[in-house]
Amino acid sequence: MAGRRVYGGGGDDGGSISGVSSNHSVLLQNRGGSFASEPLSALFLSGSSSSTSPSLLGSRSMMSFEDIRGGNGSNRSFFCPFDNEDNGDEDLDDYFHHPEKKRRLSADQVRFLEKSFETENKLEPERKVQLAKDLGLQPRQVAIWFQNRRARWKTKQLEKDYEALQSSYGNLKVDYENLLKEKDSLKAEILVLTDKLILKDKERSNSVVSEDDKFGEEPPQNLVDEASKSSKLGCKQEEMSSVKSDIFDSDSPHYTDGVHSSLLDPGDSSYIFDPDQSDLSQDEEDNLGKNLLPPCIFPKLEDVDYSDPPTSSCNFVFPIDDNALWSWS
DNA sequence: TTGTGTTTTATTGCCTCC
DNA sequence: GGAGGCAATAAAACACAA
Repeated sequence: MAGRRVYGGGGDDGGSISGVSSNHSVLLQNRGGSFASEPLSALFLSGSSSSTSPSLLGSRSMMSFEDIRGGNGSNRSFFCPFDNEDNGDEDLDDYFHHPEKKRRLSADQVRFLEKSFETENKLEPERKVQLAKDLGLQPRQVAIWFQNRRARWKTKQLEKDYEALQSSYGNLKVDYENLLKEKDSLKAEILVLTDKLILKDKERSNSVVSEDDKFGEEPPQNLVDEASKSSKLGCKQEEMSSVKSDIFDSDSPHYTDGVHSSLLDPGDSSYIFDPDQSDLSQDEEDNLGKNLLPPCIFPKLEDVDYSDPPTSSCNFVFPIDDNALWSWS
């Protein structure tokens, strides 16, 4: 019986609503007006005949009176359509002249249902029956209304979510573009500073050599240290002239032709630029490599406070393990 | 008045839960 | 296996411009 629904049979749906293809449904109402479902018949018959419930069917409930009239053209069947409240001869006349009409719920009924939906958008059986009683509808109609209402709510919610996502995407895009600009300006600044540093280092190396020649004796230990540090910068003189940015020791395992070898080999345990922590795309990382800049000069994006526009971009330290040789302040 | 797009009511089939 | 929820869909009702 999967996929087939028998409305009302022993349940609380309150009778049949058979569609065009009514072979799937079981009509509960006999043409003579008796009901196949005992509890339902009790409910609806009492409702239509007593004063406790205004009506079992709202004046605007969908109904067919083909059945009521004993017609045979339609399988749609409903309970008595005549509403005690506001159905007079006018409505009766209306029904007889507009067979098979699908009736919309009245504004009041909808308001009532909306309120009920606001408090709880799911419908327990008792509540359904009570609402149906109050509104003069079939429980099945109440259930359908709630179902459709949930669907509408879901659609609206999806629209809202979509708009929220769209606006947050827009914000992120603006942020991203700003960061790109900032990155470019930082790169330019780094190039300038690197040039200066190389020049300075060159001068210092020359002065150490001339001092050495002048005295012809062992230099003081501090000068040796300085020279040693300088050489760590990769300042092979011949290379310095050709690759101005290649300031790192080409013998160092970390650098190959000015490119951080660890960048090329992420498997290397010394890979200091963890791809998982990188907010830069592979292209950007490649560009960094091509620019011969130590990749870790850029802070992780999440470490940057963007609420304050940076006044100086030079607060970063090259993470060179050899005695923290360089630092800007 | 009529054509057309939108909304509302209702059905059907499938799925999940108990 | 029955009950109920949901997605997809049909169709009536409604709104509105031409």
